[in-house]
Amino acid sequence: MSETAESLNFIEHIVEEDLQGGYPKKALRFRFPPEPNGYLHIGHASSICLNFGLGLRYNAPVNLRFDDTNPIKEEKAFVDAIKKDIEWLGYKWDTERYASDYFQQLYDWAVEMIMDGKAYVDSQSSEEMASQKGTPTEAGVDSPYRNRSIADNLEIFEAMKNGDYQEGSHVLRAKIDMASQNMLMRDPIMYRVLHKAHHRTNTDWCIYPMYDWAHGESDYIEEVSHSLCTLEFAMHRELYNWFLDQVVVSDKVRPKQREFARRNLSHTVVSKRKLLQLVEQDVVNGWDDPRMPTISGLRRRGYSPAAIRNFADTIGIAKRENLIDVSLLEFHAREDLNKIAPRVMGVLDPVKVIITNYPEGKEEWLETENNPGDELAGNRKVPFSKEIYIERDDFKEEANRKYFRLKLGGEVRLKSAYIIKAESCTKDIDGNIMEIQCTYDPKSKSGSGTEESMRKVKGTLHWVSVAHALKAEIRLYDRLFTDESPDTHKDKGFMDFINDESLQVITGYLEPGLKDAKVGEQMQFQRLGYFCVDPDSTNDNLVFNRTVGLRDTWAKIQNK
RNA sequence: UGGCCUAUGGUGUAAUUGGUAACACAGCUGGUUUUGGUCCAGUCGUUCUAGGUUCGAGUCCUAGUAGGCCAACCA
Repeated sequence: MSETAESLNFIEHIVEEDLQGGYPKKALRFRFPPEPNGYLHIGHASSICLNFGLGLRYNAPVNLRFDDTNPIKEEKAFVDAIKKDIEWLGYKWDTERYASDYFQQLYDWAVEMIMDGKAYVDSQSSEEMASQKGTPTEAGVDSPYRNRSIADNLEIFEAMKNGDYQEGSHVLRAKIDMASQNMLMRDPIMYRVLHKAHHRTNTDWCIYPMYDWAHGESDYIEEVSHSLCTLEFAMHRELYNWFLDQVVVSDKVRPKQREFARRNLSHTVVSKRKLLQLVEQDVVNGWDDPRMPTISGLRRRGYSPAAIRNFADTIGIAKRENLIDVSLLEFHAREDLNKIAPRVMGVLDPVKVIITNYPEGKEEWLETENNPGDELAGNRKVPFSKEIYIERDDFKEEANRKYFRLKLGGEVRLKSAYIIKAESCTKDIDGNIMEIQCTYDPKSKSGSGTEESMRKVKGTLHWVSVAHALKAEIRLYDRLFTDESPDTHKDKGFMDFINDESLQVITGYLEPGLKDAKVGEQMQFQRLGYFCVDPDSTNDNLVFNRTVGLRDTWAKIQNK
């Protein structure tokens, strides 16, 4: 059937092998299991695309399950933000689940385990338990409570649940093997006492299950066939399977955990804990700051869902260490925006041009295309007059042939307008150019069909009529960190590499049609880059974010 | 020093499971262009090391080397 030799990642190979081994396709089910204690970031996007992509490929359901077993850090607000991000990325979950939905079932199973002699209440301090844990090369020793009677265990565990004990006084532990090579198998904690309201169960519970106990059993309850997580959980697999062994019945799907490498993005950090630190220490203005590698940050920055999905697809899924250059993400932003973003003109670093032979007070509305690569995008009109702004970079008094922008005595085309020639310029006492005097060729009007309008001129500049220009706040972003891998240094922390110049706010002069641009609207400022309207934007103060600059070959030439 | 995982161009990921090492990005050279954008064409460069099995090894075997992970009442 699949004639196209499409390449599969190793997770897809595992699923294919299971299918070939007789695993019923109908039984396939996946899940995306975020903890609602922060915002989703670009690393999660990879996991989302993997799990939901698998769902799409095999026409299998994908659950959204909030792993909400720790009320200390989790909040409803994060649940809402996570749902919004997944929907925005374009995915639909089958059912919305919460690990907290299973607290009763988990509790009942735990009671059964106690009765089977597979779990016990330990009443030591965490320090004591840690000291008994041993090291990777030395076995641990048994807790003095390890052989507490079943009756006592049952009684104390129930009292723990009922809130009769203080936090830290008791825990429920699985009775496995204190000498295991795998530290996680040395009688792991299943429950701790926590007198804290939960965002869903409120104060119903005074004990909360630990990740290892809750996660696999939740997969089992939901009949998830393939439970995919990141590499740091590889050692947890043995425990995952052990816990499943305690509860599985033969006729139900037994989930299978497999691990893949988290994706690292250059010049940023991809860790909720570290991103939280940036937010709390006001390095950025919140989780959705356009410099953040969060889904919400990228959205506000102007990235499209397709760009992020294509990026995730391109970087793939594997098991080795990786550091993906952020320029690849930027490539995908440009690739998608190039197709969908209408072109407009805006000058961000203006210098005034006076067209000396253009009639005083005259104004023309010139026709220009919205997207040269898309005929369906249509045209619009932009006003032209005697005084215009061009980019300061686009003029030099003298320059060599490689510089095909405006220079004294030279000609350029003003995009969709006329060919002009620089005659002279005036400067302030410091030598800064204040104004450029040009003449224009009245017969060279773009689209007029005249011989003069067809003339080949090497350079074409964007411009804005001074009288009609719309002032706007422009936010230019740069990488948040100066180091490509800020959190992998032995001697320094990631906070030592913060880029102080990651945000630059300037005033730009835009074509007047942009007055009605809506929040979130994306566009290309011709010759400059892709921009979008920030949520901070108001009628009185338009605010634009630069998503990403255009590829800049000229900058490369200059650097040589 | 115990266990687990990984090693393919500058980066990321593939390789019909033992049969021509490919794709994308980046780089470089041209062409087109009223965006130094887009688009088009061409080009550069790779299987950690050493042995072994085989007609044939990125893939299998042996021994190394390097990197990551593992001892929270976090997930």
